[in-house]
Amino acid sequence: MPAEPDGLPSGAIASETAPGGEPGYARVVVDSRLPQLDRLFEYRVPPGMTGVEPGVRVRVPLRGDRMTAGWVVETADARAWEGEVADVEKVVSPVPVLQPEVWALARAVADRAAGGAADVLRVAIPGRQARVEKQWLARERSPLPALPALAESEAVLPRLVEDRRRVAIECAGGVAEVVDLSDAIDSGATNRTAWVGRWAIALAAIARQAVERGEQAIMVVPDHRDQRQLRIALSAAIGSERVVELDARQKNPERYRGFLRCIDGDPVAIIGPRSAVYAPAANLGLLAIWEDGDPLLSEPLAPWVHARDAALVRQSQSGCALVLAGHARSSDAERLVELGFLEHERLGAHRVRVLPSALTDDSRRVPAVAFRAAKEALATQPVLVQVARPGHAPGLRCGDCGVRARCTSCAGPLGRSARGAVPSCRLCGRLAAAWRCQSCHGTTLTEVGRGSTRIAEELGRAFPGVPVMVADGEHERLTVDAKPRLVVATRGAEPIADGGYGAVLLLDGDALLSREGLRVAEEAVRQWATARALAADGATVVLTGAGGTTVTAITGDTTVPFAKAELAERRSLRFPPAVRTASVVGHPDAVAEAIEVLGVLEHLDVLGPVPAPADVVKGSREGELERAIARFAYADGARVAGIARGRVLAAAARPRKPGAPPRLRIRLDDPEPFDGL
DNA sequence: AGCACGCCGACT
DNA sequence: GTCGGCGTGCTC
Repeated sequence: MPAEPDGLPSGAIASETAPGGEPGYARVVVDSRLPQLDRLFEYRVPPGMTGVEPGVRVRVPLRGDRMTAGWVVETADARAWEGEVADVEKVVSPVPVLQPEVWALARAVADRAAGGAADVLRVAIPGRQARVEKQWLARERSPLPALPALAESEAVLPRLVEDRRRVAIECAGGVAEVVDLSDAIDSGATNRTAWVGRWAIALAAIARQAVERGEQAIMVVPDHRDQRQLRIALSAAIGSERVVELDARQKNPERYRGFLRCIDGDPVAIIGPRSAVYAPAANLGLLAIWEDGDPLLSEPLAPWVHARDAALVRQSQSGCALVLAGHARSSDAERLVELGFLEHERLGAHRVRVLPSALTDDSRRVPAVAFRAAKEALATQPVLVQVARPGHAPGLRCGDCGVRARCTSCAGPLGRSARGAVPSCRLCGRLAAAWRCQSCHGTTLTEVGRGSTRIAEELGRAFPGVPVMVADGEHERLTVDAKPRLVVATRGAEPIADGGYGAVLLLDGDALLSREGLRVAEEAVRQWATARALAADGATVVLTGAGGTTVTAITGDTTVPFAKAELAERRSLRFPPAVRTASVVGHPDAVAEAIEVLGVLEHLDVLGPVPAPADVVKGSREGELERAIARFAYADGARVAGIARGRVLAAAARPRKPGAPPRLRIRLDDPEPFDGL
């Protein structure tokens, strides 16, 4: 058996209460951000109070009569705490929203990330909706209808769930038509069809393996666009009654309704964004992460855990099957493959041809080969044009002296959102109506670069009579029909075309690769692979402005060698994911102390400390704080997290001015410091 | 966090 | 004598 990716501590919920009768004491995790309060507190269950059970929400006094929200983790007849014990004030709701598995997961994830369990629970458990809860408590459990007939295309990765396999899947692209039953209940419509990525159909077939065994499947997707495709594919594969959505975009009641359905324990597929990895599934057969390389899977709240890491912890606790899938292999997944922890799998085959094309000169924005491919395809099919930036002109310069035009209030770059529009700041959005150059006082502006709308205009002129559509953050489009048209989309905003695109033009490869950052090349390959996957079988994909290993990653039929090369390079440089990192930010004294204590570990090195950028910790002044980065081996993860937690705890006890930033903040595996490398 | 407890310098 | 400074400790 291969080694675990790293050491993972565990926790457990228990009930020491004799069956029948009310427990005497409850041990509660309180909903607090303070590291000092990240442990269980014992309370007495006052005589006459009922419903104090593991998992329920309670209100408890903490420090005098101030009330705090919390969750009961365990109950007991005998007290374990020697000191004074206060009474549980009330049971907020009878629903056991904190399932034992989720408590163990939150505890282990928090320990691994050197954070608080309550911070994880805040992500894991949605806010209570009293009305929804009432409906749920009064529900009638009706048996689920029989599974739909098995489609022949579903014969993929046999016994994945049954054998509890752990696999990294590289999915080839392409789209396919499925019967869309996903909202038939709402619309009453029947026999509608929708086009979804073949990846969604493959994942749905895998989820079916779990459901057939009477188990639950959790499938985490980066955004609602992927979630929609997966919902449609799952509805066809297992029936819409077995699809539970946990979408942060949903209204709160909807979200809570989905959450409660998980608790029922029915064999369903649970789909949702990064927080869905914590869904209260008690009989989990499968945990899948789609596009595990997508930065959206990184939780932007303390303790900043990536859904992939939470999934690894959860898999080790539950022993379920594990899938990390994507159109491109992430360097993180590749590390786990090379470690022997994940099997390598590949689904489908590319049915497109990819042509690299150098940028010959900037005035000919669309290279001849791309132009030809588009023209040919537009006879019968839509064509996708992927661009790097939205709007008209992403940058502006002074027409007289050439200095970059900047916002007068925040110094962000000025751009133009539409032809002839008033320049506006791309950071804060402020309009710069009467712009005047700071250095030469000139008033004319020249445009730098091309955004989606400008490229759309230019292509519209180049292909007269062809409709042009823009899809970006402002103009959201999920789908387009099969009619010939040009679809200009920013990366990540590409609509799915019925039948697939006849050609895909990946413009702006240079702009994508010119940024600095550890993951720039990997992220570019991922975004190209995502767009390539939207092409119809037999289509031509043209990649412009890229060079080196990124080109062969996308012209070949697998991205695995690219991921291997990326990982090998990171190993030689000691960069993540070859190593783990601890970003230590705070008062110079506290940072120095933390580094000193961490320094006892053998395979740990420290970069810095250097003055921290002011925006790293909000509320801090420039130069006030320092930052150091410690790099360490996965095997030392538990020890580093323990030390980090100890230092943060010690620093929290030190007095500081009200409103001042924390004296010490330690983030494990923070990607931010490496963005600029 | 936020508050009480406690031990040293200037005050009516 | 005692009022109040904020370093230290604690929250069941």
